[in-house]
Amino acid sequence: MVRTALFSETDFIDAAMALVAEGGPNAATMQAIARRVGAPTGSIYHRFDSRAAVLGIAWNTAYASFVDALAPLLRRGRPCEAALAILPWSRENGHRARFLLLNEPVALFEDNPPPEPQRARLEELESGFDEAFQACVVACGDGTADEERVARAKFLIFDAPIAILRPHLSRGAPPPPYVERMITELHAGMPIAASPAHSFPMNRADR
Amino acid sequence: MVRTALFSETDFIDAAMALVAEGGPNAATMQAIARRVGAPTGSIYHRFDSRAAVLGIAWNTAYASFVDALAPLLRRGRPCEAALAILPWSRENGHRARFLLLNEPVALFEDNPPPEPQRARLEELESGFDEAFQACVVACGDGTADEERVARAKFLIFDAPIAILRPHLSRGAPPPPYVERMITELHAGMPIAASPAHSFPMNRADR
DNA sequence: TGCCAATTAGAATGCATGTTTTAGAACGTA
DNA sequence: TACGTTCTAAAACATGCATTCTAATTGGCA
Repeated sequence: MVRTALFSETDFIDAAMALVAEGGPNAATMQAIARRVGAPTGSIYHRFDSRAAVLGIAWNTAYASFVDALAPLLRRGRPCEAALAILPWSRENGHRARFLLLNEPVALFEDNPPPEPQRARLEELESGFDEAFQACVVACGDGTADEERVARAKFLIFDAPIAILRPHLSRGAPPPPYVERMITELHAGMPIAASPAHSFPMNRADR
Repeated sequence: MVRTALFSETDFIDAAMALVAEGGPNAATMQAIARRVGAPTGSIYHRFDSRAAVLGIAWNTAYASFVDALAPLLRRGRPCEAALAILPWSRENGHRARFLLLNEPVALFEDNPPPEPQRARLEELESGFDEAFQACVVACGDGTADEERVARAKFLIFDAPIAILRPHLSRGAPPPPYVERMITELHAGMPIAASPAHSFPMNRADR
């Protein structure tokens, strides 16, 4: 190496994440990323093969951080704690959280799927996380993990907390305290293993 | 009128909805819409001002149908029934449902906001629906509609059912029966008006 | 000191796509 | 039957963006 680099790889990754977090996937044009860093667009291509690679690496970075925060709790069979752990994680990971939780990978990558190394890395992360998740489902039930059980767990641990969090993430505002209350109450009222009472035909009316 | 039209306005609207439902927002290019209908792209511009107008009208159409299905139940103060009504509605409105429920308007319209007439129409629909929603929140509580109450109701009536439905909408498969069970149980276990037990500091542990 | 690979710098290229234009066909009416 | 308006048809245009190219700069090392 003979010339000292003015910009680092993570400069570009962070800029891409911030742009997507603030303005959606197609706000992160190569020119916008470069402009945010203060570099020419050509410099991005010295470090990354393509835009898809930049976004892929950004996604894997954010996802790995998310997995680190939740997987240990899942492995210990603590669904409610895992769901609640999303709150401090997103508080401590501003742009990362908005990038990861506000965007669906399918919308981000459908037009330009990330190249092989990133694909493989993501699959690795996902299978590791799924292992932890399955362990949690089994631990919380009678040992089985049928389709309904898995769907309930996914909802309780990921989809519901994220849905509750979404309006505040969108506004870029810190989540108010009642968010924690909602998640706690949700898990208390609707366990992963359906309570026997609800296995019978509906005998209760909300009217 | 002197020449009979080969294609109708709704042909193009439906094609746009189907394309977005199947492949996300940027699958609905003007050429793709035209190709699906079997018309030249120019014909679209005879009926609509722009791509934004096409998507705007499509959105308003789907949203109006959704409002028709849910608003009456909300006005009568039936949150659980309203949440459950999303299921038959989405079953009966294949492309419409996937178009409306699988896409966030912000992602669909951020780059090209729909022109004035569609904007105004949407605002009209939204304010009417919000009125019904607020009535429901008030009816289900002690007469107040504070921020937390509203957030809980939004989650219970819209976000949670849609999150539960999402995987099946994405696959294009009919939702299995346990989806109905999950929504019913969710509303039973976590009412809009927080149960007094949960107003106290957490006294229960999930561990 | 002078060389050279790594890096910056920014213009050039090519492609996808929304929109416009121009030409021609259809059909009710006079 | 000829006209005028509405529509089809397809090519042309404009723009934004990812990617590539060419040149200039830097600073450790022979």
